[in-house]
Amino acid sequence: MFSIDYRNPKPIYEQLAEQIETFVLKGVLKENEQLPSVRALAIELSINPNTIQKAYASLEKMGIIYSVKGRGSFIAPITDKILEDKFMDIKKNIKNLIKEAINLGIDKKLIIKWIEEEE
Amino acid sequence: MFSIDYRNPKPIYEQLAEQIETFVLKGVLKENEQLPSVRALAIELSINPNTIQKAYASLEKMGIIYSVKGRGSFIAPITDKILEDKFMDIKKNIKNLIKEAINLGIDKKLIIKWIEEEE
DNA sequence: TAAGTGTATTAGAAGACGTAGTACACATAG
DNA sequence: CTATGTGTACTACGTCTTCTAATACACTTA
Repeated sequence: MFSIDYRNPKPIYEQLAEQIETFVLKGVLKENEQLPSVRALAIELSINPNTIQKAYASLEKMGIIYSVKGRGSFIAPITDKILEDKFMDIKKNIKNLIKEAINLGIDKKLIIKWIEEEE
Repeated sequence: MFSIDYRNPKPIYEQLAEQIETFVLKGVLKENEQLPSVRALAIELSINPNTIQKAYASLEKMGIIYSVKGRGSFIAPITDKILEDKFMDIKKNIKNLIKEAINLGIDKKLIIKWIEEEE
């Protein structure tokens, strides 16, 4: 289900959190579905339980999952706030890159072509 | 000329290198123009000379500047390779973000609108 | 009661970042 | 030639982040 790329300079806990977030936003992981336990996932991925815990903690802070002592960690319902936050984040990043591209003299038409190529 | 933002989590040497790169690509700094010496810029920005050296070294590796022992560091001519590298880099980043946006269900038309808003 | 959960804490290794100091090779102005 | 100003290299240190390791505790459930 999850995978870690050790050549990726991103911290392991961030890679994991991003994967889970993506699965949730795509609907692969559904509301109230149970995640692997900290210890089980640590064994499966051959990494330290604390690293899993760190990923889960950051997801919980973002409202993507919720954890219950003694029971486990579960997918939280996707709220409008989560979607809105994500939307604004992507918008900001795209706009910054477009600014940079325009500074470099790249034609807007070309950027639009890149968009139309996708999917 | 150059400025460092200590609230920015990016390393100082990266901030400096990016600023110089931007100035070169924009034509603010021109071919063969001399950069401040490692020591002078260190004093001006109140940071360690080694940090300036690290920024200059990375720029030299990218072909943005060239350094001559005993003389100083200078802006290199902008080669097609530099522009091509930069172009491919931005293209890759934009395409990745667009993929993410589409995954999130953002309409392509909206992204195109963001482009047309710029400048 | 036992096993499986999340959570907290402390400790350490490793690497990145930045500072500090020193040294050396080279170019140029005097 | 000398002095000064260059780039460059090196070691050492402190701090921070990441990750591992080990342990402990509270809670839930079979």
